[in-house]
Parts: sequence; C-alpha cells; structure tokens
Amino acid sequence: MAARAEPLKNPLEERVGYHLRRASGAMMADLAQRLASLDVTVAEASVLVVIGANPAVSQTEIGRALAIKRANMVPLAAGLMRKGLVVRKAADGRSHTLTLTEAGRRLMLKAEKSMRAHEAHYLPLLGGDGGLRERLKAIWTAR
Amino acid sequence: MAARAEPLKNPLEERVGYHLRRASGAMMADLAQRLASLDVTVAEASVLVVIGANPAVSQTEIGRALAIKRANMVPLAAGLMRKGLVVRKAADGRSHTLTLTEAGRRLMLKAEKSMRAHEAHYLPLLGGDGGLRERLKAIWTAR
DNA sequence: TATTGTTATACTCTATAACTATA
DNA sequence: TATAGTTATAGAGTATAACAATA
Repeated sequence: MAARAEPLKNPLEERVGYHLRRASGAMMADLAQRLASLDVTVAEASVLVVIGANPAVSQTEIGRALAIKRANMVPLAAGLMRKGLVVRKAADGRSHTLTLTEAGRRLMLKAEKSMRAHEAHYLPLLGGDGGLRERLKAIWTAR
Repeated sequence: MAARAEPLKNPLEERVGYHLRRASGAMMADLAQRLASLDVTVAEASVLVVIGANPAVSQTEIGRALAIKRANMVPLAAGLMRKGLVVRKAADGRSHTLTLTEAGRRLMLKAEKSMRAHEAHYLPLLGGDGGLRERLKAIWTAR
C-alpha cells in the first residue's frame, strides 16, 4: 500500500497533557542513558541523592519522598547494598537506616553532575513565556 | 522509631525534569481513572482518537504517530477489535486498515469529552508566566 | 530489499495483598 | 493497633529479535 500522502492528523497534539507525557518520556530516556554510563538507573540515582541529603534515612521515608511504594523499595535498596553503594544499620527492631558508603557518595556526586548536565540541556527548551505546549513538543520531537 | 522531626530534604525538587515526571505521572493517573469508567486504557483511547481522525489508517501508522512499537500495537488493536470498537479490512496483502465501528465512534467521543474535562482541570495549574517548576509541582502535590 | 503484521520474550515500573516482627 | 520490612504476584508499558507474507 502506498504511504499516506499527508501526515496523520493527531488530535492529541491539541492536549497539553499529551505533550507533558511525551516530553517527560523523552527526558527520562535521555537521563536514563546518561546514568547508564554510571551503571545506575534513574530510580537508583534518585534514591542515592535522597540518602545523601538525609543520612540514616529509612526505606519507607525515601519511598514517601519519591512516591515509591514500600514493597518496591525492597529490591531497589537491596540492589544498592549489593553494589556496595549503601549500608544498612538497625535503628530499632523493625526499622533500618540507609547511609551512603564512600563509593556511594562518589557515585551520587557523579549522578548529580549528570542530572545537572541533563537539565542544562532541556531548560532552554522549557523556558520563556507562553507557548508551553509548543515548548513541550520541542522536547519530544528533538532527536 | 520516632518519626523524623523535619521533613526530608529532596534535592530532586530543584530539578524541573523531576517535576515534569511527577506532574506527568499524576496527570496520567487522573486520566486513566476517568477513562476507566469507559472501560478503556489511556493507550486504547489514544488509538481510538487517532483512528477517528484518520479513517482506514494502518497499525504501523498509528504506532508512528503515538510512539508505540509495531509489536506492541498488535495486542492493542486486537483488544479494540475484540471489544467491537474497531474493524479491520485488508488494504493489500500485507497491510490492514483500521476504522471505528459505530460503537467505537461513540466511545471515542466520550473519551475525548473525558480528555477535555481532564485538561480543563489541569490547564489553570500549568498556565501563567514563569514559575514552571512550581506549577508542575502543584500538579503532583494536589490531591 | 524493505515493509507489515506477527510471535515470543524480557525488563521496568507500578500496584495490591498478606505475612512477620516489632512499636 | 499501627508501622517497617518483606514476599509474592500481577498488570501495564516498553524493548528487541526473528519469522512469514508481500511490496
């Protein structure tokens, strides 16, 4: 079948929420790629940053701050410990505190650097007055 | 263990991309809930809207417009046909065209109505000049 | 050779329910 | 009773590789 002569009409492009989602997806993919060179996911780097700013924080508190369910924090925290980036100590009988190791602190600082570079790349596309929809679209259509 | 006296520090709140992601997630959850009463997912409703605006469009073309991989369009299109919302006709030996049934058109119109109501709810939070980070945060902190 | 649709598969993220041990 | 951590599980969404039929 011949290719359609005209580009498809996409009524969703009228919706700001659609562009918000596409822009968020494009930015997440870019950030994930930057962090992959540090061998951490976006979720892992986010947790490292929160622990770094709040030493001896509990898993549940991290989850509350980042909207990650307690159940989903378990393999995340386990992975960070397995990688030697985080140590866990008993706070009382039922709760544990997480703190960065020296390797974890170094990696967290590198991750923050990646995040700053990532943001510096996208901030100009988000800035300025008005035209939010167009600016969000520019993010997910940029190659 | 006693609750932390002060709220956690979250350095990610300095990042616009973080708020973009949280805002996108909050809006997607809201839209999904609105569409659930029509028994369609956000992806299904999106496909219905694109088919409605482009009768006799192929799966591959829809996928290109919505950034959905061909392989992932298969169960999506199958589900819409199973629900009687879409019919498929052979265009040539290898490509098929999708068109809304009458039920599909009715549901698509209801979905668009839900999307407009959804957007009307969030647009005021996104509007105005400057303070984008704060506006995005307002979206994901609103209950 | 390239494209369409398909199957199979896998990984991530997210979600709930239920259990334990502790407060 | 409520909370912290855990286990198991399930559903989305997304990704790749490979194949058959067809252009």
